[in-house]
Amino acid sequence: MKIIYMGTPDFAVPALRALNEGGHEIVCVVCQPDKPNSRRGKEAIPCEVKKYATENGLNVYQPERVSSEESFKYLSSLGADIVVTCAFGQLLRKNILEMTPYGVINIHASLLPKYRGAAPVNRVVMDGEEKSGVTIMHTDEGLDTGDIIISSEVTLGNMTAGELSDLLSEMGGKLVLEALELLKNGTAPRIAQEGETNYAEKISKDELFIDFSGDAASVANKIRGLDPFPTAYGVFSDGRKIKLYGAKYISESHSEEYGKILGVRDGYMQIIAKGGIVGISSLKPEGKKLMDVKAFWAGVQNKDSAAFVK
RNA sequence: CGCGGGGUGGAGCAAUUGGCAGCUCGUCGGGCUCAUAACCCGGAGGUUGUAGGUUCAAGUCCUGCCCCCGCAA
Repeated sequence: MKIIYMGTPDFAVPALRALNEGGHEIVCVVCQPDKPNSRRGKEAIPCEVKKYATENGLNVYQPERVSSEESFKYLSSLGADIVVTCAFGQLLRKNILEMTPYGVINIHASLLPKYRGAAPVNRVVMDGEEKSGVTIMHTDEGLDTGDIIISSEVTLGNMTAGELSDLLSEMGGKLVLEALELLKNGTAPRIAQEGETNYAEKISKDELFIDFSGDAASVANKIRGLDPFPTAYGVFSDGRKIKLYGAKYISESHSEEYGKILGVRDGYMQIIAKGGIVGISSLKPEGKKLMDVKAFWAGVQNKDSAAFVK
């Protein structure tokens, strides 16, 4: 099929690759405009989808607003059969939704109707869900409310949001090919969303701080759900903010104060929390690079009083 | 020209008013024989990011450059 692909971050790359290598014609790749310079002296960095598209000689288009008159005019002139979106970052209006014969389908990183919205991957892990998945669906004017074509499930285990994201994006690539096949044959199911729904809201900054007086298992889930982005952080005894990665819950009783760091064992830094211990595998102090906890611990001067505080 | 932190043996950190570059870990050699977030002894390993400047003396003070990271967008 002739496809217009809309997506921006790394999550959207595997699906684009799958389509490109899967015998489809990508007539245009639409992604968000390059972000302005991140830091002083640094140039704007193109998004991952743009990088892939450029490397593979695909036509890239980066409108401020896809649904604008101008964008619509251009995109509708391409004669595409269908629009495929994946983590694109802009809402589509009716003009785009009805632009092509097959309409718009979306790759969503959850088992709809649960976890609609912006941050399904993070939220699923933060909530300690046992399973999640990918859904291929028709896009309508609601927020992730369109009819479902197919979906695929995965069990989470102890995955971080980043690991789950990688897995789901690969699954999404395979699944979208299947969905297109079904659509082409006219045998695609069209299942209305029903059952329990909830929204995976965008993560706010206030949520990133970790308070170790909270429940240990929940704290570990939260850290993993924010890893590697936007990243949970704790405040160390000397006042430095420290980003935390790779958490796991360790069921072990203790009598020390919440936040107290016991040391490093089996590659995990052991931090006391309510009802157990939170293990951290790596971290990044302010102004420093990512390091494993063993390295960090080696540099801590006063190990006896090392702790995370409020 | 948005704001800020940082480059010191392989890793992570120290070093007071400029004055013999030290600590934890790792590593190597030896000991102990199961203390298991493992014990003891000994050793190797540094032109302190880079180019200049000030000084009797610079990791430390001044200037240029390179690289890394955080915040804000």
